[in-house]
Amino acid sequence: MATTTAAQRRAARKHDYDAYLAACPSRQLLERISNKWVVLVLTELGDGPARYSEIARVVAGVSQKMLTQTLRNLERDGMVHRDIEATVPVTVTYSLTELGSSLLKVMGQLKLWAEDNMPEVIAARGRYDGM
Amino acid sequence: MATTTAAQRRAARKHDYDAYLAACPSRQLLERISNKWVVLVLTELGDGPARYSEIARVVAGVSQKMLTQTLRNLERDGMVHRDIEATVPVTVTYSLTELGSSLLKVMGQLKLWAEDNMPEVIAARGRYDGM
DNA sequence: CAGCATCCTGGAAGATACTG
DNA sequence: CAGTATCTTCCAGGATGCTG
Repeated sequence: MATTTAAQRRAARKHDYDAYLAACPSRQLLERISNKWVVLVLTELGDGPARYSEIARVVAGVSQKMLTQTLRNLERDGMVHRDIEATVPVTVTYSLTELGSSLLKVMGQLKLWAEDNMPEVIAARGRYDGM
Repeated sequence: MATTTAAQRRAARKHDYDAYLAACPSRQLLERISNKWVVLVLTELGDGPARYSEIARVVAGVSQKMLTQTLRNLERDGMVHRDIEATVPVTVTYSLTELGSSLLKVMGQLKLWAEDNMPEVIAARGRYDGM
């Protein structure tokens, strides 16, 4: 039997979306989620619901603007739930939705991968730069 | 027994790196790899070795500059191997290294996740915007 | 506390032209 | 073919100040 090409395999997929295509919505979604703040915020929320200030503390170096923007986008895209308690001052708690949890399964691995493979990457850089 | 906090769990990990910290090298690595071009190039190379122009064709919309830059960074970080054949004109073939393959296991899922969950995200946006 | 509004800058990224 | 070099634009993202 003939070897299938990558293009054929893609065409055979059940998806209607293909992130290889610049105009495909999934390409924009990929752009959205392949972002360090998304990885870090999602990972933090994976440890359980957290308040705005807690997230800001754990995800060191994030500005309010970026944190709010990331949170809003994640909420809009259905990955994060925002719960507002009408205390004084207000208490806002963020948590993962089902969709967010499924994304975290992938994203969380990305953070772990970076941490686990740092030594190998450093070694590779040494080799590359020393040539 | 007491509930462990997220901070305690992190401290108990065997890693020397923690991407939550802004200054940690793994944070920079995370920034590097959480990038749409990295996802797309790595995924394409997952289908087997490919030449520069093949990658450029499959990954629609990437400029030479971005493609070269992405490829160089991936090579330097030990995820991609660059093979130059001294034909005229030269033939350059890129392929995944072991490290690159292990990263692809995570990254590839990211592209698939975006394609698979696009309908859900669109629905969530409709809900959010209609409020 | 959990934001929003505004201003501003560095660097990511596109366009274009050239080459071994 | 597989880049490099240069110019330019654009906006992500930081800083700052204010508020329900």
